Amino acid sequence: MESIRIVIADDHSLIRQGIKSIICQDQGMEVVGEAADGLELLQLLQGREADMVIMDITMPGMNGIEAMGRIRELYPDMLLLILTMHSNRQYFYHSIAAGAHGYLMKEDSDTELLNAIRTVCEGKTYVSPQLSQEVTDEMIAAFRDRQRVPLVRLTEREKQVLQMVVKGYTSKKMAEILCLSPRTIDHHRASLLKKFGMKSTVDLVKHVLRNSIVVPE
Amino acid sequence: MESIRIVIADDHSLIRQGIKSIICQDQGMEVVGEAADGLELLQLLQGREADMVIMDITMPGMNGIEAMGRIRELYPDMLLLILTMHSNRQYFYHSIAAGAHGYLMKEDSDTELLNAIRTVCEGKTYVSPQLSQEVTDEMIAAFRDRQRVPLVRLTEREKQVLQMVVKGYTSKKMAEILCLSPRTIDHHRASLLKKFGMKSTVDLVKHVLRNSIVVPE
DNA sequence: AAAACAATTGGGGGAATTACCTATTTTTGA
DNA sequence: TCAAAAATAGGTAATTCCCCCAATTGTTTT
Repeated sequence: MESIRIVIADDHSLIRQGIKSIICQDQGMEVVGEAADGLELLQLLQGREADMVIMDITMPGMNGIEAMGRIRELYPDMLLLILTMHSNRQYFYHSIAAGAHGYLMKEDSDTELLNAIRTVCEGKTYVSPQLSQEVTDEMIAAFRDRQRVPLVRLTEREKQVLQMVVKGYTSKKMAEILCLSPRTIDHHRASLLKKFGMKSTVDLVKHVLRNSIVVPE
Repeated sequence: MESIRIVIADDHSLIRQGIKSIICQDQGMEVVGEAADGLELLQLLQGREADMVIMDITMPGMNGIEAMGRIRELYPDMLLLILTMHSNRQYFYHSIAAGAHGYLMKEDSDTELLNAIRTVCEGKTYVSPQLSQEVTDEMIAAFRDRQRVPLVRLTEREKQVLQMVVKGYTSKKMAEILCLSPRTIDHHRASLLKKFGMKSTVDLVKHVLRNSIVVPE
């Protein structure tokens, strides 16, 4: 059982020291390098063999998100753990999209850091409980918002047409399917726009999809 | 400062006893009634004054989700805390949709119960950390699935135009904003349709939204 | 029974989008 | 440095979308 070789990237040397001292307490892991920004980190990785990078998002020069992208290309097996003070969910989403395996907050406890490292090493994803809570809260808020959308009463034809509009059909195609004049379809489409208070088909489709008024497929 | 009056609904008397004993340890809250199913709970609420209901989802007769719906109608200010052994996310989503203010797991610690009660009383939403983690993991999985969508490389202009197409702008409006000829906008729109293999704007918008290629708003 | 209303069916016209061309200038990558 | 790609823009035709309006049918209200 070899120990986990970790590289730390953070523009504050104090933070790097802190992380190092916590990691050193555990026999199963060691710090094999330090960098102050993304570019330095990439240079460091060329020389050293490492299993995991613990990095901040906001760094001068090349930021963490960009550096992660490069690392994913050059070393696909590298484990990436974000350790940041940003509870901003956008940062989190971007990190996940960029391929992060874990997202930890600097406010989290020391044991959480060791937890996160071990979890990520097992191939699982680690998310700071704090942020996890926020993501859930955001989901709940979106869920409740949906319940509040004013109810619009649609006729049978309008429902049929709306379904097909969302599928991307043209009025002509719908007219063929329903054996009607394209003009009739146009009328129903106009009604739909008016009833939902939308000014274009794009807005209509976005609205009904976001509010689950029609189910895609 | 009056104490929080709580009614417990669970079909297992043992669970009810457990909840009661935990709540009794806190001076700020008291149990003012117990019920073994949804119907019993509704009858109970007619007589007693209460601030909060702590209830399970699966109960004989009327289940928790249904009971919650009725309670929301009859007593809109009643606080609803779900305490269940189900980590199933569907139960969670249904509970939130039915108007639950908190969702706690029976596996959570005693102090979590007291935490949850206090959090809900403050008007906030409480979600069991365990479940919160699951919801986040599910979101990450969905996020990563989306990343698997074949990568389409867009130019800067195309990104700008796509952003505005999703906003529902017409080519003319986009041309004004970007100080370009509408023809140029049309060209970029055609490129976008071709690159993504879509045949209409509606399909394009659906595709990029579903796959988070652009972020709405 | 007459009036009012909603749903469905259409037409005409103008604006917007798409398709299929061409062409110049600038930027970028190998 | 040389070729490819991107950004710019024009032309034309076909299609599609969005707005005005009107006729028909059935239901509900007065």
